[in-house]
Amino acid sequence: MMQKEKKTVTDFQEKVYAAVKRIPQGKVTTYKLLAKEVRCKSSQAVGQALKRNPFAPMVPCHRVILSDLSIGGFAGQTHGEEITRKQMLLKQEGILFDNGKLCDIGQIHYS
DNA sequence: TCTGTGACCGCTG
DNA sequence: ACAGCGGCCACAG
Repeated sequence: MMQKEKKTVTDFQEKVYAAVKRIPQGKVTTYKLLAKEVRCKSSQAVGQALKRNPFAPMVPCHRVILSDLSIGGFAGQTHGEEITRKQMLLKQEGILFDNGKLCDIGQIHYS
């Protein structure tokens, strides 16, 4: 029998985190693509999962960007120094941004 | 149970 | 190129 445990994280979130962890280093993905991985029609729900990301250092949420190839958000902010931090993290992964847009389109991890 | 909100997406003007 | 609007799903209070 399945005892109901009080899970702070829902199955949906686990699915999202699993997909993010699947992203190879030096590559990026978009919320929409990620949503596709979890069979979700809304990428916004995916964004919420990352925002609430309880596995901050465990999940490379900085590898997730907008479908518009823009940097997106980070640390719960859509703009600010934290965003610059995200850009720097990506730079260390070998991913460069140009004027807030992804420079190397070929670095996107397609499903 | 209902409502508001969000690290979004796409179209239209 | 930019701004506005609606739609979409999941979560918190």
